[in-house]
Amino acid sequence: MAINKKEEFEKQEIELADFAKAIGHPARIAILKVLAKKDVCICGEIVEVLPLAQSTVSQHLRELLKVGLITGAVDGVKSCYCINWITFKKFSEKFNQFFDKSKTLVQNINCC
Amino acid sequence: MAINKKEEFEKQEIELADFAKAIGHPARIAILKVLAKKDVCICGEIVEVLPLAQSTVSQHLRELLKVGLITGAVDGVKSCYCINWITFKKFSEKFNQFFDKSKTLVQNINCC
DNA sequence: ATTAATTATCGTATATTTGCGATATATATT
DNA sequence: AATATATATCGCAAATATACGATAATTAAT
Repeated sequence: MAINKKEEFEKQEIELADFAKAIGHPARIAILKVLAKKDVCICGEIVEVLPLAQSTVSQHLRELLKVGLITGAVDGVKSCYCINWITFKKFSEKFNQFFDKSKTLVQNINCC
Repeated sequence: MAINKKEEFEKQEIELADFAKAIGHPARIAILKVLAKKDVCICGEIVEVLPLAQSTVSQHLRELLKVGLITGAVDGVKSCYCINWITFKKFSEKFNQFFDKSKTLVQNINCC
């Protein structure tokens, strides 16, 4: 049991879900928040503002990298990260495309 | 080890993460998609379009209910569900508020 | 009151995620 | 070359999520 049925869904659905999953953790939200605050890359300093061990933060960074929400580059002994706004926009558009009714409708016209 | 450090984060961060997590699964995206297609509640018929067992679909529905992305009501022997556009809009706004730079910036001006 | 139909919940197995310490890797400095 | 510093990776334990079958609960129809 508990075989992964992920591939049974549509590609678009999986893609959108993967994005959402990537930002579906407070630590990763916090990381993105820190990166979004500045317009330039952040080299180091990310670990310090999070209540997590260095290795754990590194793991979260890797997950954000995986879906392309951030980019990373090595600068000497430090690693620099910054938000990839392009991917971010793509996600935002995908999201709105799926659920574009949320813009116009402000009230449920349903039975429940 | 592996104690949950969720509560160490800001309330806003947790809230946003919970929303994202809720839509962070293709099955739940698919459910929302089905509900978004129609303007009225859907009573039954959700299980049929998903490649999952009835009990699993029920679990996913419960998670969407938990964060308020859908509403549910019993109608006779059937259960009706529909999207809660209000919550949906709230999530969308929260998301854009956090990362509102993604609208204006289309290119990274960073080092990486 | 029984029966049928639909959905929810429970129990359980497996998969994945989270988190840490220890260690490896890479670069800068001495 | 040796050392210091910063980050990544590995290995592991615990927590959470996923998925199902079995069963309970609820309502409609007979």
